[in-house]
Amino acid sequence: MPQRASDTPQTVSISAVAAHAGVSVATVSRVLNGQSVVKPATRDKVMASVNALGYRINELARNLRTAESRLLLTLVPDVGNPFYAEIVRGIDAVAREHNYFVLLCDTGADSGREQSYFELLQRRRADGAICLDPDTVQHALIEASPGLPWVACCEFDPGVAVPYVGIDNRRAAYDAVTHLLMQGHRHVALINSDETWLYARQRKQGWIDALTGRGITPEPDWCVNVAGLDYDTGNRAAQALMQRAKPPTAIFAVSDTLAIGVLAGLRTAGKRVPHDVAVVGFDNIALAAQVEPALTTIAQPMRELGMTAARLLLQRLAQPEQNVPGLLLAHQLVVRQSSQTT
Amino acid sequence: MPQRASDTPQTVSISAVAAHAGVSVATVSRVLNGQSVVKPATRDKVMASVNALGYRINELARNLRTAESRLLLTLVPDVGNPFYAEIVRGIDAVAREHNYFVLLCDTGADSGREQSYFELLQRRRADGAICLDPDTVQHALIEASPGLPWVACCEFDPGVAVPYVGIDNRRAAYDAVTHLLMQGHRHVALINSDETWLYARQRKQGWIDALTGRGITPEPDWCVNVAGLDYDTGNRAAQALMQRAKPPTAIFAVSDTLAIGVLAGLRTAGKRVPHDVAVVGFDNIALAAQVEPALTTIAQPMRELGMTAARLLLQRLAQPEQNVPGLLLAHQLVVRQSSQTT
DNA sequence: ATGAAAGCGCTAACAA
DNA sequence: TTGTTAGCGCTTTCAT
Repeated sequence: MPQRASDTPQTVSISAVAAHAGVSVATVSRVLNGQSVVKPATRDKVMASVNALGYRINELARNLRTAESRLLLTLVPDVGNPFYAEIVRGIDAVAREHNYFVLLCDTGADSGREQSYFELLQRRRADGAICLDPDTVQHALIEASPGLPWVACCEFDPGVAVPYVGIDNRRAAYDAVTHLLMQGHRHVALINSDETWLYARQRKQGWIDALTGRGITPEPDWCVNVAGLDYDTGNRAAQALMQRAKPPTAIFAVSDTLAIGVLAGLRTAGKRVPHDVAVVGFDNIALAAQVEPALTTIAQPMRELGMTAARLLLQRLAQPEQNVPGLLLAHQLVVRQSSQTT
Repeated sequence: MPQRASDTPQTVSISAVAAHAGVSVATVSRVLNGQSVVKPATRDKVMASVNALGYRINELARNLRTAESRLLLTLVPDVGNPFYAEIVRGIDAVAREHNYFVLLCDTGADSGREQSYFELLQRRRADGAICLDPDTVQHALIEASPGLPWVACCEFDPGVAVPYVGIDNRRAAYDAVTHLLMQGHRHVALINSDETWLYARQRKQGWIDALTGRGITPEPDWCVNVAGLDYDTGNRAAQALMQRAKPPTAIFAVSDTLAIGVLAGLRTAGKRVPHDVAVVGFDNIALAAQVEPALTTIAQPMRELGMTAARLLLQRLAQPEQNVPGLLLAHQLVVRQSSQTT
């Protein structure tokens, strides 16, 4: 005969409350779930027993019965990056509003880890997922397990049948580089991330379009691809760039964290910003306004991106059949000192 | 008669696998849980059926049966702060190693929210919790619901029977301020957070001890208390400090994020660091080495703090009766340009 | 307005 | 080595 699986001091169950209140478990359940059919007097009696016994609902049992975990999986390449951190907060805000909790998973943009976290969906530990990983990884997900309830945020392939929210990356990069060109720069370097990311390919295209649109042909070595987005990576990339025979007079980095590292790297290389080299970043994290010189950047509506992604997912969970559209939010160029030659 | 609670396309259950393989559910369960009693041939047969049917275990059911959620609650005042972000990563690493997931909750250091998240423990949605919130909040927790399985990280009251890990804050602050005094400073201001935090009170004590130890009596207005830890708060506090009749020649801020804001604020006030004002922070977040000038700070072993907290919690879950000790990890002064007068 | 009872899908004691 | 079976604690249908 089975016994208690846990050796926790005995926990009060719904039937204990029912016995104490002299009603059935069904009635207790109704009170607990706020069903209006219960007679006020009965409700009071039940609540009195709940308090007397210190009863707490066991959500493990409820979850099994209702077949939902009320957990939303969020797959993030790097939670330490302030950009992603802010998006996660947006997701969290909406999730909480709807009585969901967020299970945050740091994938390191690794396809294997991503895949293993996705298992959580199939094992019913999470009801749905929001994926911020490279579109290449997303493709693998769809191949391996189609039909799972998830949405894409920031990174997505419009050609794939997964709801998404993001910005127009090509256009945003175009705006950033054009701003630099209007300051008189002709040699604008691009510090880009790994091009397994769709956003990297799109921003590169924007950079190319802006340059060629002004009659400048970008040399292949004007573009540097780096492996991560941390400060130090940007720092080293900038120093390497400055040691070339023909160093650029302006640098566009595809992330503020990189750009802030670039500022440090230029300092080490003895370059003054913006006098010797202008710098533009991407994202507009809180720190961008605090560094010296303050960083010109493309503002992404991070919180909104997260909130929208969460809403799309909840919508998908509520109406699995209904087609959910892709959404693009507006970006904005924020000009600060790091790019002002005048 | 009850029906399926969810309208999900029918999901394959363990009994379907059992039927398909021609064995009992118990045998399937044994295979799934890697029990060695099963005959290899049987195991293969079962696995073949698992694959054929695309079966995935339903962890909702397992959780109910085994009476555990395998979720660890982590209560953080501000996930956006890089200091906490790094600790959370440490927690996450250990949790994953032991097949737990982390449920991250941003409390904003608010007692009410903290309390409501704590409910998750009583409702069995989480097996244990790690709390990084003010010791004042922790006290409230103990009053309201004693006996719950949790541990304290960074912030704790040694007098309370909850396992904890942290550093010697008084000593660390003492070291930081002493370093400043050895550079010849006599008027060292303290930018402190709200003193509902034990660490704030302890660091203040370290600041006082260092000053008085060198024959300096700190004036009350040398200490400024601020409400948050974000960059902008530090920025404004520094500017306010500089507008006084007798501005300090050195500033000790109890967090790197504040200190980085201070650097920006001093710049705005036309002060050069470290020439006019020296600055020391606390935590040694990644950014501290990248700002201009690079920030002198107290390094906390953030990742270790998180990992240790997680281990303490797991230990407590494994052996609820056993007394778990409080632990202090070592800090370290990291001297960079922001405090080097020479 | 309330109760009786059937499971949700799994684990584990016990029997064979 | 394997099968039978009793629950884990809850929600919900159906009957009253």
